[in-house]
Amino acid sequence: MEFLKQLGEVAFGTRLRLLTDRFIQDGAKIYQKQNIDFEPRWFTMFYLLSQRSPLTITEITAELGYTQPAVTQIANILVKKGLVKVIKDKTDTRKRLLALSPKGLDMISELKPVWQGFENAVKDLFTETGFDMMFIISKLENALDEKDMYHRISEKIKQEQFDKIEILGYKPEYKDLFRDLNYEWLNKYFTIENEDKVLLLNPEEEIIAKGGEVIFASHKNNIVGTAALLKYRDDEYELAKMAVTEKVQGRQIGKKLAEEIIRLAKEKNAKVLFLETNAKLTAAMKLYKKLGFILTENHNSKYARSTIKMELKLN
Amino acid sequence: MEFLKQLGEVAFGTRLRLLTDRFIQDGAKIYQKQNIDFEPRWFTMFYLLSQRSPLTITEITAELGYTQPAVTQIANILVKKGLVKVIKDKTDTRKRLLALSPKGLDMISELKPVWQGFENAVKDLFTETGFDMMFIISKLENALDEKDMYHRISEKIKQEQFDKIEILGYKPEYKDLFRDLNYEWLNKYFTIENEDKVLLLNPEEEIIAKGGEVIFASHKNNIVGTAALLKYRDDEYELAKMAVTEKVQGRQIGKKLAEEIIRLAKEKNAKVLFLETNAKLTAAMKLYKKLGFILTENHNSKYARSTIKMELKLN
DNA sequence: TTAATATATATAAGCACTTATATAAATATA
DNA sequence: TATATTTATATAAGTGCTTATATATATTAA
Repeated sequence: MEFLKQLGEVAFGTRLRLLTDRFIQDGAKIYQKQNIDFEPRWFTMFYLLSQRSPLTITEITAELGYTQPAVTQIANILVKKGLVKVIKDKTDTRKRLLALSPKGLDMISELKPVWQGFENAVKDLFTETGFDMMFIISKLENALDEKDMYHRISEKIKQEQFDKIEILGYKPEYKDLFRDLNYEWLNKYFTIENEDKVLLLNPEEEIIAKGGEVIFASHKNNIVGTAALLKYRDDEYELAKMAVTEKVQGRQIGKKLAEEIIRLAKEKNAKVLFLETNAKLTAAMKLYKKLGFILTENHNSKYARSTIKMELKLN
Repeated sequence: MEFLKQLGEVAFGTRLRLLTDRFIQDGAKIYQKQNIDFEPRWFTMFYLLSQRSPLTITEITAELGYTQPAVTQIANILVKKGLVKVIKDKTDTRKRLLALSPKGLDMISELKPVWQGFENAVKDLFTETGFDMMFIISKLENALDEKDMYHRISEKIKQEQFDKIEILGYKPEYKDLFRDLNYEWLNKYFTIENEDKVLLLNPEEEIIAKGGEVIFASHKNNIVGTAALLKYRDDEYELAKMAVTEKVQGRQIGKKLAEEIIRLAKEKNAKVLFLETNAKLTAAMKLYKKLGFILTENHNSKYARSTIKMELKLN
């Protein structure tokens, strides 16, 4: 067990399981020792029926946190043991109404001391350790009700991946990647126009020399995305040629690239950053809106594919 | 789930189980979503081997808290999946030395982000709820290591039963019970002597009228035990005729009876309370010692069965 | 050096759940 | 009023452990 303790939070689930086992298995031993033909897993259902009855399988399922087949199984065992009786519902013949049988009712007085003993032992354990575990477990349940582990972990992984993306400045050896990454999406959704070729084949002359920038996103030492900042006028720049290779899409790489382009535009004292896109690129549109770009009046574009123009005011 | 919450401490085990399930099942979904062929239950073993290897099945079992067959099963799966390789130990051919295979080593980099995400999510959850759950679970584990639930519950039940035993004074309608309860153990271990009959058939004349007492223990409205205080001299009394019916033995009823006899003796200003018994009645001997009775020099007794005399000084 | 005992692992069967699916009856809809 | 949908329960199969036991090898004791 030393190893599990060293592991810390990653092994929390495992340790929780081991703790649960210790609680439940010891419960079984107690009934055996007291010579009572009863098992821990029957408890919640049996107790529920002692408090409120008759109840249908479905009603019991709603209370106990088990699945319906589990409730059916336990109910069948209790019926077989003669502790629970079944009454057919008259108005709805599908329903089985369950209630404690006379034998079951008799058993309560035998069981009560065990339950009381268990309760007292658990209370003592909590006093001994100095924690109000009932409160703590409720808190954990509520937190998981609000957001389950799946979503918590997913978010964390996304965050990690986002943090791991590095933004790099232009280097001559990336020149071909700038072209290839853009050709990938242009070929997929549209066609490559002449205006594209001018920029994509000559980024050094056509973009950087004219006061713009070309940046890249690196993930695990691979260049997986790119974007360009084009100078249009002294205080007006364009975000263009943004591309993320398909297999790493959905990891916020586009966001990171766009944020860097905005930062660079501000650095150059741009007042306006605009972009052109097509309405069918919904994921891109969503990102631009999130970053604060708003639609502007229609425009004349160099590109056939361009249907939408958006801009972001910088100050 | 409302019902489970109302139940409080008795349902702690059940709620712990449900909580564990939520942790483990969400873990499985994450691997699936990330397209990694891995399961939560492989984690501890896989991680252990990534830290320390090669290890035998037995060594792994010692670290993980699983049983040996569980470790064998998981190991077999990992071998089948090609993540773990087996090396035969040369000096002991029974041993299977396990280590990560090249494929397993490769997988680590894929798995690490998931583990990191899990760890961060769990840490966040604990921060959010405001409890240092790693510390709390350690405390609970330690408490259960010291004394497990079985012993905790047993003790509580014993205590409850002890508390529920009522001591009653003599009533004429109990006269036959006084005789029968004593005949039960006399017949079992010895034989009934004449001296016994004198007292057991005439408690009112032979015990109470002479300044002694006869008391009874009642459990669930049944008389299950008895004991007598016999006046021997003005300041010397005898504890005798103590009997507890067999099927409720082991519930401290004898102790409760003896304590009451001691109290009565003190009330009568006795200086010494003695008793006679037989060395083969080990349970009784143990009780007397616990109550403070000490062995005295040998003696002449009215009873053939008496081999031992003990006394308790009162003040 | 042989027999008894201990150790390492495997196998079998069981348990307490789960998910997926089937079946039958009740209810809603066209 | 027939048909589709929903609801209540049952059944089947799978999972991830457990306990009990078997088997093979190693170690210890006679």
